[in-house]
Amino acid sequence: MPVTIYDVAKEAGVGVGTVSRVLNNNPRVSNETRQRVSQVIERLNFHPSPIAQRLSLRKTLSIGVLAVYFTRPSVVERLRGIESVIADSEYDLMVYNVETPSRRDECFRSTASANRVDGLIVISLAPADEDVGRWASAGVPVVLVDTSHPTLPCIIVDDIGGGYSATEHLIKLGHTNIAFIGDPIHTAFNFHSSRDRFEGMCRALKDHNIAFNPEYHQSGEHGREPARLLAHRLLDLDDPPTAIFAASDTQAFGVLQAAKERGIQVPDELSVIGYDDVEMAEFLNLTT
Amino acid sequence: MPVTIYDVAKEAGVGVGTVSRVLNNNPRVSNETRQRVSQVIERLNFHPSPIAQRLSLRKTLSIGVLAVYFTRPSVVERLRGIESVIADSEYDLMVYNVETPSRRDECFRSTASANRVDGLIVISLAPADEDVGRWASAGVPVVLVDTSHPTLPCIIVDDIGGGYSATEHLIKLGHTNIAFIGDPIHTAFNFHSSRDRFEGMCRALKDHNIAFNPEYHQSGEHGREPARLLAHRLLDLDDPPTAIFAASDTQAFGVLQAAKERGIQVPDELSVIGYDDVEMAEFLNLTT
DNA sequence: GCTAAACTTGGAACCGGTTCCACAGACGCC
DNA sequence: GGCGTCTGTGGAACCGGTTCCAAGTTTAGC
Repeated sequence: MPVTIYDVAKEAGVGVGTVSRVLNNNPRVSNETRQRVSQVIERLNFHPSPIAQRLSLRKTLSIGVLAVYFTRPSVVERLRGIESVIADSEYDLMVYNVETPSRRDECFRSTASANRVDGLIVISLAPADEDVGRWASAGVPVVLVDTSHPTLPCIIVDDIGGGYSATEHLIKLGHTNIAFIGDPIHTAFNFHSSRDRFEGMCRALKDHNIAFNPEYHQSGEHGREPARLLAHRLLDLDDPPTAIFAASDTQAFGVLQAAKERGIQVPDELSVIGYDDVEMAEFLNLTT
Repeated sequence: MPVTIYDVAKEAGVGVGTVSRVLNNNPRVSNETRQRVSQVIERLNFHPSPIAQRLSLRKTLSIGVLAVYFTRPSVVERLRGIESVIADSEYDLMVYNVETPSRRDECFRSTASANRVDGLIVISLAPADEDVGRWASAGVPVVLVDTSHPTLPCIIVDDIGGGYSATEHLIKLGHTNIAFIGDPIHTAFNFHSSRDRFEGMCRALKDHNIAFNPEYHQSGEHGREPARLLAHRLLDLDDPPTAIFAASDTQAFGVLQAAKERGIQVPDELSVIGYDDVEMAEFLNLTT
């Protein structure tokens, strides 16, 4: 049987309130009593039950993180940041990975009941007004990362600006035939980063009076292999692009692979630029 | 104020026991009552407090995962496997990342108190007898992955066999000057995978009557960059190896980088073999 | 020496569920 | 009609902490 606060109280000859005060460093305990109780705690190897504390304090002492595809490099890095902060606190980290819309809905719903998590971080998933309303009425504070909502605090990446910079870089290199490879316009989770990066690209082209050839816009499922096939499609065109902007490094790797398969030298014969700066990008000398 | 089971009981004109039985699909409730209670639950949007349930059931309904360097590709994949199983259950997943020995000790200790987690999965970290004893006396079931202990169930990789196979592959290609790049013998967490893979290599060499040149054993901090430097050191030898076995794909990438920097063609002039089969290995045509 | 204030302490109530026990009423059987 | 059994239900006790209130003790002030 595990040791409870009552066992400690009886053993030390004090009340449970006193033991609790010792545990919480409440100053309203005499030094003598504190010491005696501390010794008993030590001797019995007593550890207060986190669950009982949580019920009593009406806090869960845990933070939930809701991530999509948490194996993707960019998400892993974010998890690492979150974990490192939580590790230094008294909170626990609960991770929910989402790979399907139904799982997302389930997670959105289950985190919106009181006493589930004290706070929630949502990565890359766009919540609906309905979800936000549920969190609000359950009193769960939510922070969005990489996605936004008018009533919630959020940390977002300036994808339009990034797409603009990437494109401008290619333009400065002298390119005018610039193609784009990104995610599908409509993804299961309404990701908009790819779309926004493309939007930034269009603005840069427009600002430099470069017409965009609609054939140069290719989109497909996220991943290296789909991007490889799309790159081949681009390079098969009568008037192939001289530069390709990929909406993610993973996709840029697919482009590099296609170029290699065709014996096209990068960057001499084809410029490739990615997005995200994942760890492998440096290794592959990928501009990103 | 959140809705409790008492609110539901009062509103439905029944006792709390009955509401609890409805919630848990206990058959000892008449259909009529069940329906009435269900309607009230629906109308008040009642969700039972997980914390109160946990205290009452004396279960935490959560599984802890203790991982080292959880950003490493091999660990990420394991987390994904664990998460996918837990997602289909009523359990929550709590993640603890370890990057320092003190954090490890803290995690070992804190998970060993009752009512913290119902079960624990430890990845790559070797627990001491003392830790195992604490878990046992707290009644916490533990499963080890990629590490072992005589009294605990564990899932381990046959690193010696893998090292043997890798080396045999190189031998069959005709190599006799085979070098090894791995982690330091003594790491902060006593990782033995690198050491065991080397052990497998030695056995393979011995079985094929190939003498091992001690200069061909290089070890350093885990990572691409340290491995790159070690590879240069090997290639600077008077009698450089014709094949290099890296204890991980990450380190193999460093070898590939060094070869590229020297204009050495892989695999024509130098054979490189990695370990782990991380996603990028296929992309880089790395044998692994 | 008396009173008020400050300091300690014990313990009941509470957090919100689950479960066991007691009991009422329906039912079956002879 | 009497008795045993079964079904459905209410509610107290319990899980293991925290906190508030009351009360006892000490200290300070005059």
